[in-house]
Amino acid sequence: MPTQQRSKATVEAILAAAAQVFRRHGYAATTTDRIAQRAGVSVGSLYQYFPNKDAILVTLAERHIDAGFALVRLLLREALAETPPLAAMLRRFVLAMIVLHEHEPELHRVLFEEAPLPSHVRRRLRERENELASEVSRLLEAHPEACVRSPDVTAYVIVHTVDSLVHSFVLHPPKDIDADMMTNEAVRMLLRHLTAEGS
Amino acid sequence: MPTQQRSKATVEAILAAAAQVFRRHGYAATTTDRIAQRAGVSVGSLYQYFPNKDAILVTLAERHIDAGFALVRLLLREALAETPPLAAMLRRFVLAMIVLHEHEPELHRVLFEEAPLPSHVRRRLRERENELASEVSRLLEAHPEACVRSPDVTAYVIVHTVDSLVHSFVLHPPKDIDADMMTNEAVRMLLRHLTAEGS
DNA sequence: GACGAATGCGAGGAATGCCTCATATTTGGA
DNA sequence: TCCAAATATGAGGCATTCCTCGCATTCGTC
Repeated sequence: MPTQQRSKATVEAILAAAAQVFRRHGYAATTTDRIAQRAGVSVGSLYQYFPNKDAILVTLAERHIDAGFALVRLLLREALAETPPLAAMLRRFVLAMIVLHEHEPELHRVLFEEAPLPSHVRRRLRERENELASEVSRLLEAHPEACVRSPDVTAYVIVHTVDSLVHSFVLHPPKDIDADMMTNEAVRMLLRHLTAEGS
Repeated sequence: MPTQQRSKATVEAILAAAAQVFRRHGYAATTTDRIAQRAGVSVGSLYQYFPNKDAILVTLAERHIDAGFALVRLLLREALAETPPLAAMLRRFVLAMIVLHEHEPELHRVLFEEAPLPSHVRRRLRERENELASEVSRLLEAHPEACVRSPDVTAYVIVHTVDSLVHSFVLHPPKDIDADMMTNEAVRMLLRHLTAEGS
């Protein structure tokens, strides 16, 4: 619907403002009027481009999801081409996930922990995770060091372990444990699991 | 405030109804009127015992948290007394977490993924997790088979790995992977990590 | 510069849901 | 039995927020 340059700018302004307001005030306290005000446009304009408040949330979430997974997938593709040592690969994967979560963590928290994302968005998120798991699975089958019985299950466990570990760690950082320690520990654990004899 | 038997029953009825309504309709679509109706009491009675809608949510969440962690802690105490083989212990731990999450999963999802739990409740949840991690840490130090460099970090990783893995698995079960496969995989991974030489 | 299409405006209608309060009923003890 | 305290009731006030709609402004084009 937005064809002129001006209207695209409006849409972007609305999304940027929405990101700020959601981040600062949480889901419930975010009103369309506030978003419009912060964006420097009127509510009318907002409703020209988004049918309702949740549509803005959904757009933000989908962008976040897609950008994030695109990044990680890119990284995996590189890994598949280069075939670096398994340890290095795992470390890169964990670090990528950390970068992903450290980008706008508070917005991330509101989007994925607090807001009532409609089920199709949650489904999309899970689909992306599963795609990622598939790629990891292929990577495991191809890698000479890796030695796994059922790559699918192993890949699922790896992806979800890293994802949720990093998620917890970045969004609710425990004192006494820094990112390096956590990364090392996780990498060591995964490495041992992937290279153990007899599986 | 509730002193007579009758009022205690009212409070319980409200909580039970709230659990049902939150589970069925999600956080946003849950109204105090609906809760009262379902509980078979009037809104006025509801507001006699809870200052607002979120207070009901908080009570439910705290009960859920406390009951859950009490169960797992009990299990850990047993383990500490008996000192069973590490593999058996890990398996029991994972299974306990699954049981925990399989009890009212949809309510669990609404409470912890969708509802805007006030920060003190989230903090309490993290505190409980950390307490759990401490106990696991002590358990690791005491267990003859376990061989870990920094029990605190390892315990943190174990607790969060299992918790979030099970959380994802139970709340969003992937097809192609059943609970047994997941459990086995997780237990194997943790076991290798804990018993590997040189750490 | 003039005209139609695209975009922007913002006061206010409409709906919703939280919560109060004046009143009614029940309970337990004296 | 009777009374004061405890408990229960539910219509409706109040505040909030979502969203519409009629009109103003700007843009691109001829």
